Amino acid sequence: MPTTEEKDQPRRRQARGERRIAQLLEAAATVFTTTGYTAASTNAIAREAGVSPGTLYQFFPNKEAIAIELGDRLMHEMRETYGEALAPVDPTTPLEEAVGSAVDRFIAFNCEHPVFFALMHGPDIPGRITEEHDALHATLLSRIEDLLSSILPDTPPADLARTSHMCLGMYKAGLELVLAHEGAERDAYVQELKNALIRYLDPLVGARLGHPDPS
Amino acid sequence: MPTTEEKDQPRRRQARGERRIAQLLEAAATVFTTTGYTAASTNAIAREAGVSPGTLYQFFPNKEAIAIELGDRLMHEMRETYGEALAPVDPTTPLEEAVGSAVDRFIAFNCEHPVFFALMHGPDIPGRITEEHDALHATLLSRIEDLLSSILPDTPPADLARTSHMCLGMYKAGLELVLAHEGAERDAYVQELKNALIRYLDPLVGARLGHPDPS
Amino acid sequence: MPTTEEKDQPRRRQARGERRIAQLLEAAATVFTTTGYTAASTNAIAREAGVSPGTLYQFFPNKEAIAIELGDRLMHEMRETYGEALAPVDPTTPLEEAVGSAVDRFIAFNCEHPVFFALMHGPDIPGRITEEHDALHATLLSRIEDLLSSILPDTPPADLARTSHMCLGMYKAGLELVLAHEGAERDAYVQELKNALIRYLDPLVGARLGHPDPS
Amino acid sequence: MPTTEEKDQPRRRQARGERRIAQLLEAAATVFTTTGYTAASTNAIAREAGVSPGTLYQFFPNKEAIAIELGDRLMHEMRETYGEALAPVDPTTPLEEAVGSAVDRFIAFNCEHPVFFALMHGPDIPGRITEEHDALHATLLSRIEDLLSSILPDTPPADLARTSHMCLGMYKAGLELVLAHEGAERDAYVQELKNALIRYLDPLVGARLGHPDPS
DNA sequence: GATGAATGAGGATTCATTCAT
DNA sequence: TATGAATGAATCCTCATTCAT
Repeated sequence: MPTTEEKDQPRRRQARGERRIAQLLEAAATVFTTTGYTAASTNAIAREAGVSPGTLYQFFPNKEAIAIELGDRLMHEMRETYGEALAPVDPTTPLEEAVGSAVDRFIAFNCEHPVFFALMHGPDIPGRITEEHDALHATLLSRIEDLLSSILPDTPPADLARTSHMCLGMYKAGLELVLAHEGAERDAYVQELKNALIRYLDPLVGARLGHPDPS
Repeated sequence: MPTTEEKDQPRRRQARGERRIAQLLEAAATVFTTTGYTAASTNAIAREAGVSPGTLYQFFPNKEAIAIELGDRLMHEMRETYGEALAPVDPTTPLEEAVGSAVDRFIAFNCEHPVFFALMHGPDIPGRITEEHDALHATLLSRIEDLLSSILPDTPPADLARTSHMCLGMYKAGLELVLAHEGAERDAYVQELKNALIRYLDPLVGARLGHPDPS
Repeated sequence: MPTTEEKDQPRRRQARGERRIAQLLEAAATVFTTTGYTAASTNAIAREAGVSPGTLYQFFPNKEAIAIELGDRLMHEMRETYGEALAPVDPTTPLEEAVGSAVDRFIAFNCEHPVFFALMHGPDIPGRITEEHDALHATLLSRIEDLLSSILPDTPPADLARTSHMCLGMYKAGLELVLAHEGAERDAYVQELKNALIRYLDPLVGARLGHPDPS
Repeated sequence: MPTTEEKDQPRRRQARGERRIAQLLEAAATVFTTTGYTAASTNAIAREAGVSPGTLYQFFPNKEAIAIELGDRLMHEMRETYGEALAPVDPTTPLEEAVGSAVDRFIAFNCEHPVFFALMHGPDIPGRITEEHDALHATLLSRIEDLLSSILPDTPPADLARTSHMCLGMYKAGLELVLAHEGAERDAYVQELKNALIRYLDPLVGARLGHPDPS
């Protein structure tokens, strides 16, 4: 049957390319994690992937494109793994639980994908915002905004944005600390991060969300 | 009299050397701020300072040494300008005030010395902690620890360290946001940062420090 | 009947091949014109043709072969379009007319086929004469020689060759100027080119060719 | 005496640089001549000069800068060697003599400096005019314009420009032929070039310049 | 001290060409 | 045939660092 032929042939070819891309992204993840985004070289990535520099450029036009694709896949996997459910379905979930589970998932994801951290920090000149950094950032931000808007429904958008930015900043700062420690100490930092976020958000939540009326 | 000669010559040389060093550090500050630490090149620093690369290497053995010295001077100037008084003299100062003034001073210092931010972020690989990054970090950390230990006297050292780390992380995250905005929005972020820190620390403080008993 | 199969299959293949070749040559023409011969890349040609690099190499062993074939077809088309009639049928045609019409046709052909210019100039190292450049050159040269020998019948071959080379050189130089201008200015350059050629050749022609005796 | 010291020290340093620059330009001349401008690589130039690539880039920011400097020096030397005297001092000089001597000098200069040719042709896409090509071109053009305006005083500027362009084109075309031959054949081409130019210009000159009235 | 020339390995990227499918 | 992945040497250019002067 020519059907299988005609369908499988191209599929296999594409498959090889897909495999290479995956392999290159994996290598890039390793290199970015090891040396940081700025210091990472395309040659090093190619070497790590066991291919020639030319091969890398057959799939990516430059370093940033790699980072962008890597970021995209990361975000995609995040969504696959944890669903859109960073936002709690039930708005009566207590803040502790909402934040706690979000942080836990965030941390877990990061430990599985250490590149995430490297990509989020990028070349780190306050002004220069690179695309991939920005893409990751924006995606995370909007997810946080979603979550927050569900538990802070009456907040004006500008405040919501600011609060989201703050939460993301705290997340990132906390993550750095978490990753820098191990074992019990790491757990303690996870708890601190949760505390910081919960306490920061608590006054904004008001009496809704199952909190006893403070009066 | 040879005495004056022997004394003045070296003195003058040292003075010239000091000037050179200051000049180089200023140039380095500019370049680090503009391009970020990793991307900054020693040649660019020398050029910015108006000297030859060779001259730079007469005073600093390598790029990192420049960053370290720059960090040291920065910390020194911080102490000069604001004294040891990040720690409140009066332990009865309300938390709002203590945090508020510390944040204000921290932000002000950063706006005057934009390198600070660049140095604090450094090449940013969670594992690789470079010396100069570390020095700055450690200094800041110990100042924060001092401050916190004065308002949280009964806290065990390990908890204190963790809390200090968290505060520094939040500071840095907040600073990034503050620097990324201008005018009223910047002020709003300053306030958010204060809020976050105050709320994070508040439960740890207890009834001391002039807080009305919550009961 | 297997006859049709055996005949049609190859025929179809050849037909397909011819189409591919034409397609590739057209693409090559575009790329050579746009970027120049030296800077043109085989990958770019393949891309422009909408085929893979491998396909290109199935029909041409290398870049030069493409240029050679392109030049051949160009010369062939020139002959098709304008006949062998660069040489005037009637040797009594006045020089002005002969040169004028030859130049006009030459210019017209070039404007229709801008590659021509790119191919004629080639990598341009006085010594290194590449094959395709040479082929074009030689063909043009012999046509000019034909033309000239018809109007300068008694000239020794060495002189004829030299004169032909000069005419071709002037042609090329003039063409460059013509192509570099537009509208009235272009026309003016066309006229200048004609003038230059006519005046150059005029003394060689003598009283033959319908020129009034200068005495 | 410190005077000599203070003056000689910097002079010697600059001298080393100057020597390197001269050496690099010589190497560039060789490489440009051998491989053509487009195909010439900076690494090849450095290798030819016996220095590392980095050294080359200490003196020239890129390949074009080398070509520009080379062109400038070439033009400068042309002026040094032959003075401003491409333009005949005496306007009564017969055309034959004026053109003849100009061509002779032009050819002689080119034979001494074969790069000249390579630089004048450049990357050869009719549109793309590179700076160094242009600079050379413009300089030559203006010299020719000077010469022509002295022997064609009543010509409108637009015509003069066109005529100059034509002459330069013919020069270049002729030069190519001259360089492609040797011995007697070369001389014959030199004569042909002179003929072509003289005949092209003659009708424009009119009765001035010592020509017998044609009537 | 100061200069600036020199280095050479390494950066990103391209390209003619080959090869497995 | 056709594909497109693969190559690897070569491109231009940069940079931390050294060294003769």
